[in-house]
Amino acid sequence: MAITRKGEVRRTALLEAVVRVLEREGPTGVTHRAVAAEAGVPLAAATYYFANLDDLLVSALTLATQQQVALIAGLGAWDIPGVARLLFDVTHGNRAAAIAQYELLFLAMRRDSLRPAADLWYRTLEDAVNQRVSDPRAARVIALAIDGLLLRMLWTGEPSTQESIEASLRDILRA
Amino acid sequence: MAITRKGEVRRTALLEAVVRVLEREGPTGVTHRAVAAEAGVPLAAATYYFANLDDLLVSALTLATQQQVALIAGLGAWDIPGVARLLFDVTHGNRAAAIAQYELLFLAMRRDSLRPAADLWYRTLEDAVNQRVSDPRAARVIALAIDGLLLRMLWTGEPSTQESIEASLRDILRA
DNA sequence: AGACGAATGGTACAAACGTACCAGACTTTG
DNA sequence: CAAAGTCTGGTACGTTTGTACCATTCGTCT
Repeated sequence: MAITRKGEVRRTALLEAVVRVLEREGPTGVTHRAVAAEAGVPLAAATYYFANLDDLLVSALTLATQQQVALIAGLGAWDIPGVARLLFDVTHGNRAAAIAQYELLFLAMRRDSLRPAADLWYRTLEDAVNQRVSDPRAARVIALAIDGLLLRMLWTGEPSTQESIEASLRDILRA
Repeated sequence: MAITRKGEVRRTALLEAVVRVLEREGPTGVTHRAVAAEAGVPLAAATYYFANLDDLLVSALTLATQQQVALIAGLGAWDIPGVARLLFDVTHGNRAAAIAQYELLFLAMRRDSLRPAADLWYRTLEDAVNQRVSDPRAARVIALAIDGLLLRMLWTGEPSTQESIEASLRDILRA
C-alpha cells in the first residue's frame, strides 16, 4: 500500500465503490450520492476528490483495469486448467464485478482519454497468450477467442462448469 | 410493415429513438424526455406506450436484436470478403450504433427477461458460421473469435482497413 | 350517427440529481 | 508553535428526472 497520504485512502475507497455500485445498479445508478454512500463517506467527499462524475468514472476504470491486468499477469501457470479456473472465478464467482469491468471498458469507447486503458487490457491478454504460443498470429486469434468466450460466458452462462471451460479452451488451442 | 395500427408507428419510432440517444449520449442519457424529443413526440407518449424506463429499454433491445439478426441472416455470401465488408460497415460506418447495440446487450446480463435476446444473437452468429464450416466445434471457436474481433475493433479501432480485416479473418479460419 | 375505448399532449409534482459553498478540523511545513 | 495547506462534512440551489393526471380528440365498431 506504500505511504498513502490520508486522502488517498478515501480516494481509492470511492473508486472501488464505483465498481460495486455499477455491479448493483448498472451504469445509470452511478451518482455522486450513491458512490459516496457505498464508500461510507459524505457526499462532499465525492465532489472534493473528483472534479465531476466523468472524472470519477474515468479514474475508476483506470484503477479497475490495472487490478485486472495485475490479476492476469500474476497468474503463474498459464496452462489450460489454470486459465479455466481463472475464467470460472471471473464469470461465476465474481460475475457482477466482471460485468461492471466491461461496462467501464465500454465507456472507453466514447472517450479518447480512456483508450490507453482499453489498449492495456488487450495487450496484456495477448502478451499472456504469446508466452505460451510461439506463432504470434495464432496467439492473436487465441486471445480473440478467449475474449469472446469470456463475454459469452457472461452473457449466456455457458459453458458453466470448469470441465466444460477446459474443453472449450482445448478447442480454441487446437489452432 | 403489415397493418400497423396507428400507435405502432409511434411505438417503434420511440424504440428506434432509444438507440439513437444511446449512440449520442450513452446509457445515462436515455431518459423519457430525451427519447421523446428524439422521436419527435410529446413526453407523454413515452410514458403512454411504455410502463416505465425499464420497459422502454427492454423493448428497444428486443427490436434492435431482431434487426441485427436479420442483417446477419440476410447476408447472402458468407465468404471472407463479404464478412469483412459487414464487419467494416458495422465497426466503422456505423460505429456508434454498434456500440449502442452492445450496450443494450449488456443490459441483458442484468435482466433474465432479456436472456432470450442475447441467446438469439449468439445462436444466429454460430448458425451462420456453421453454414460454412462443417465441424461444429471449430465453428463455435470461429464464432467466438469473430465476436472477439468485432469487440476489439470497436475498442481499439484495429484492424482498420477492409484488407486487414480479411487478413484477420483468414487467420481465424485457419483452424 | 352515436358510443366507447384508444390515443394525445399539456401540465404538475415530489424526488433525486450535479455542483457549489463554507466554516471548522485536521496535517504538514518552516 | 504558528502559519499554510489540505481535508471534512453539512447545507443550499437550480435542474432534470420519473411518473401521474386529465381534458380533449381520434378511430372503430354497432
